[in-house]
Amino acid sequence: MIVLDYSDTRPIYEQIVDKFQTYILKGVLKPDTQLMSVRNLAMELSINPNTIQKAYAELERQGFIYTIKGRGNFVRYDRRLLEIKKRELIEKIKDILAEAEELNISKEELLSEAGQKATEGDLGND
Amino acid sequence: MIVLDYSDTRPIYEQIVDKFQTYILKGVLKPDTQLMSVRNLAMELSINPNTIQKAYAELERQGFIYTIKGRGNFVRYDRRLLEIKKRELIEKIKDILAEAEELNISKEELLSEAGQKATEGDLGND
Amino acid sequence: MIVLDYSDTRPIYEQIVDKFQTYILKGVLKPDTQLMSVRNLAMELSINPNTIQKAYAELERQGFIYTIKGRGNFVRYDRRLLEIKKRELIEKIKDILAEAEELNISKEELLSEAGQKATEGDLGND
Amino acid sequence: MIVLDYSDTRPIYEQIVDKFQTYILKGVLKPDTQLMSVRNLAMELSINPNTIQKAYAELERQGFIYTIKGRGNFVRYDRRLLEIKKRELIEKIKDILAEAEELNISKEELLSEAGQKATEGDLGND
DNA sequence: GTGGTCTAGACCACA
DNA sequence: GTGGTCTAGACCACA
Repeated sequence: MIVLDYSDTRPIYEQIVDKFQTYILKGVLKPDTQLMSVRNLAMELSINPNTIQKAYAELERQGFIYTIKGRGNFVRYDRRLLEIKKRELIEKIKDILAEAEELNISKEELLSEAGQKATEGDLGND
Repeated sequence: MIVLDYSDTRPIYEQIVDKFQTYILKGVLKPDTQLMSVRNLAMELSINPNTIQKAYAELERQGFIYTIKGRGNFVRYDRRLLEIKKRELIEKIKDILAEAEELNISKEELLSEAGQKATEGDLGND
Repeated sequence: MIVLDYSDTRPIYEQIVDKFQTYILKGVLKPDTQLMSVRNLAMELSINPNTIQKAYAELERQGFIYTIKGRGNFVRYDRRLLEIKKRELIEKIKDILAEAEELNISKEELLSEAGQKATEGDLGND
Repeated sequence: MIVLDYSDTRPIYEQIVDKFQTYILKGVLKPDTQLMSVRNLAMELSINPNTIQKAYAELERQGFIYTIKGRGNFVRYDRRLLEIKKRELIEKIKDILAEAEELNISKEELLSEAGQKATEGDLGND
């Protein structure tokens, strides 16, 4: 379910946070489902438990999961999370457009090229 | 001309690289203009010369400047650099759109909201 | 495994880069093998960790290794690297031949003399 | 007659040494011809006189020119210089072949590819 | 433990 | 003066 990409420059814990965010937002992980324990997931991914711990802590901070001491971590689905995520994505695009504008790159051209390619399905992740 | 943001999580040398990239791409720094010397810029920014050295080395590697030992660093403007930058921005937007798609967020809505806000000018932080 | 030559005019970090390139291309270092840590190699060679850091960063940039923060550096073998190296060697020979041509030195004679001697095995310094 | 290439990574004085070596070996500069004065050549090339000084000193050390104090620098052509140059070029090729051998790159293939391309006249200098 | 950044300061080649 | 390398050592994020 979780596959790490070591050629990705992002830290491992961040990749894990991202994966869980997506699964929760998409509904693949249903509300109140229990997540794998820190120890088990660490073993499965062959990484340091501290890394999973850090990822779960971050997910809890963001409101994606809740922790019950001694029992484990559970999905806390909240419709507002999707809205927040959407806002984030919009902000990111705005930042990119602002940068383009500063370099006198046509915003329309940029968006149309990005949109076209995106639709064609070659949305590679570097 | 260069202002460091210590609250920025990015390393100092990277901020410097970014600033010069922008100035060169925008044409604020004309081709063959000499950059401030490593030592002088370090003094002006109150940071260590090694940090400037690292930034300049990176800029040279990326083709934004050329270095003549014993003389200094000079702007090497190359139209292709702007094209490369544009490609990068497009890729970034594509990645964001891909993420949106995975979460079933409407691409059109995303782009229109980002575009509108961007036009209204409430973008820049930095 | 790595021996520094202080009489060599090339910088230390470059010698280290070269050695690793060769070991990786020859297959002495297998893909996904972990390299010695920055600190340990620095201690073994009695040089500063920053110098190893610089060498490893360059190797990563060139695609010979990949780095996982907090874990270490690993060999990323890629058949294309050998092809690139071959191209480089060919280019160097071409440059030499061009220089010979300009001085009206017979190319054939040059190559045959170089080839003979090379076969006789009186080549290696280093 | 002398054109500096700032995109060349070699130091300026070395480029100058190379140019003079070639002109002298080719006979473009005849024996006992006087070279431009340090000061004049420096002005013509818009570089520091120290640089010309260093280049001339190196040429004298190698036996390509001789200096008469108060009068100037003069070409000292010596047939043996061409032979020495040839030896140098052979040594360089031998080193490259040795490197190729270590990487199990076929020497014959390398030489034939370098030779072919060289003959076709696309002997670019990087 | 492991890599990445940064400082303070020295020394060298080159111009 | 100008860039390039290197040391000694600190501090941080990540695993």
